[in-house]
Amino acid sequence: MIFASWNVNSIRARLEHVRNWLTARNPDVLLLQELKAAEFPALAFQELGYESAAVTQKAYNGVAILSRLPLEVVCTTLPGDETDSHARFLEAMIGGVRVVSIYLPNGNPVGTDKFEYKLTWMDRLTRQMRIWLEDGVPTAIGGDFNVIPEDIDCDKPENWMHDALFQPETRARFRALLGMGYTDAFRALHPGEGGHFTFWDFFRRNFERNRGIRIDHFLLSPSLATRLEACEIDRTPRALEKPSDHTPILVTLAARASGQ
DNA sequence: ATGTCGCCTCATAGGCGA
Repeated sequence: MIFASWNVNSIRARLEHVRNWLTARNPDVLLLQELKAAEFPALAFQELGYESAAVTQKAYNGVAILSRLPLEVVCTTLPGDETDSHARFLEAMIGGVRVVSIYLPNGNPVGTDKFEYKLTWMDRLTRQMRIWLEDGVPTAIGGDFNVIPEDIDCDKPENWMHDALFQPETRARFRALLGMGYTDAFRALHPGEGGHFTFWDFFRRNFERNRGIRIDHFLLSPSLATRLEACEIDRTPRALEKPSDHTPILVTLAARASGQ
């Protein structure tokens, strides 16, 4: 079973990229972020055999889940703040697995209410992820976390020292999720390996120079982590014409043992 | 400070968010 996640930076601008990639890689589930549109083109994915659900808003944010298997939406908002109207969270059940697509707030610039919103959002996510651990349902949280977990997850720590994605408060909250029992799928299979990024900004030919950051992640609950077989960052879509600034991450899980 | 995208509108340029 293959789960993937991709921040597409506008679903309208990237629709054909996503469709082509689905055909080429054929994942069972694809999480999308940064749809940047009020409408989600569900039909364009249904044609390829994917059911979908999406949480959208005009111009900003937006997350979706595409699935070959039947999908049941559980929750479209991150609990903990009824006044939060950003489209950043979607939880669904697919084949007995809780699948969550998140677009965690960027938080820049540091020292503003945007950074406070990011930290509060992470605290709310932490509470929710603790609840999910306790209910024992196999859970995969994927998406754009907007967190650079460690020094090796960026080209040069000095370049990110003042960025919200790399602040001690940000990284401590991400580490707490791992401490709680979740597994960073990519890092678990590639310990200590630097230079593997999921995002390169559009400036200064940063992709060609591999000056990027690893900020798109899959966190797996313990019961899913035991099934983790592979985790790959597919850089090919980032090299296309008119790319997103992010590229997809894929996780391969062993089939569930029968009777479990 | 700057670079580049994609979105939107008190729209064909400029602001916002990333």
